[in-house]
Amino acid sequence: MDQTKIFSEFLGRKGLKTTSQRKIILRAFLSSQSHCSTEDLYLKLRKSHPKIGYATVHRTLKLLVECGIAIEQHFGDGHARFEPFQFDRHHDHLVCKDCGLIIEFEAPQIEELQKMVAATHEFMIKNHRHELYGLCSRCATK
Amino acid sequence: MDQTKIFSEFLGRKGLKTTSQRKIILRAFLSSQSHCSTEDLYLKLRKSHPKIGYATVHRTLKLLVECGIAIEQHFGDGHARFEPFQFDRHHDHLVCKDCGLIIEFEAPQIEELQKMVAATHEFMIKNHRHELYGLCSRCATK
DNA sequence: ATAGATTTTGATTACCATTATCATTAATAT
DNA sequence: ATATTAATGATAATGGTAATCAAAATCTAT
Ligand SMILES: [Mn+2]
Ligand SMILES: [Mn+2]
Ligand SMILES: [Zn+2]
Ligand SMILES: [Zn+2]
Repeated sequence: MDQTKIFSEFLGRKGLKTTSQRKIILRAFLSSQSHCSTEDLYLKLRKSHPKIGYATVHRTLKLLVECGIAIEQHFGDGHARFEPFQFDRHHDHLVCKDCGLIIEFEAPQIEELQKMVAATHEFMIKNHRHELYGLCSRCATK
Repeated sequence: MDQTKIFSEFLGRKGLKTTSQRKIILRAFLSSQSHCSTEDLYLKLRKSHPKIGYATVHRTLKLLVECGIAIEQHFGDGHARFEPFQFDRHHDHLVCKDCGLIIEFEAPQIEELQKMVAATHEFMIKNHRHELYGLCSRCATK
């Protein structure tokens, strides 16, 4: 099932309305590069849909998170960032403190060890954050 | 070398002054329970030293981070939290979303795998965050 | 010890991302 | 088509953090 349908069904279930803005924002989010902030998306949309307000972009991104289409990330710069959620994959991030480059990595062994840590503490994990901050290869050598 | 000395030498090196407030705040920080927010420490200090202002507590905690006595953590509730830095140990955190309990864990194997991930991407790690969010055993069973 | 230079303090304000407000507009059900 | 309910977008409120600034404290050089 595609995300447009997931979103409209989610809205229907909650008694919310499928508006043109919501459809436009979803489309823009999915076609934007990942890890975009609310402002990134707002500015991008502004070119083609200058009537859409910042608040609507913000609220719609929150809805996308709520229905599982997007996930929210925080990389320490004070701006929430959003990326499409992939239910069949999971990745964490390397964040360059110099140029802001974000590299994604998958480390199944770490995920397994995480589960063991939680089990040791009888802790039920709902989600996690694992971010490595430092310098990307380009910034480290210049 | 004890932390009082580390702090005063740091202040001296930077041309900053060793004030009574800074000494008091350092002592209170070290004797407070870990993961305290600026407000936690401010309210605690208020009882014994009601003249010390919030801004001074905030600025001093930043200085403690700068000189390596404290590290700053963010567990998603919008309040920066501080804990003593232990140069010979490192731990990450389990955070209960229900009661706020913070459990510390050490996982050397994860740390090693982290280094391998970074090496794969020619990335130079400066620091990292690894937090598992969910329910502690008490909250999971009630 | 004293005076002058520099920094700190503490009250207050500014900042800024996020969230709430509310009158107007739009979507849905009948 | 109309009534009902929610959404929109401009704007204001919120709240943790950080900046401002006059008064006070510290430090240095005598
Ligand atoms: Mn990502
Ligand atoms: Mn800790
Ligand atoms: Zn870089
Ligand atoms: Zn709990």
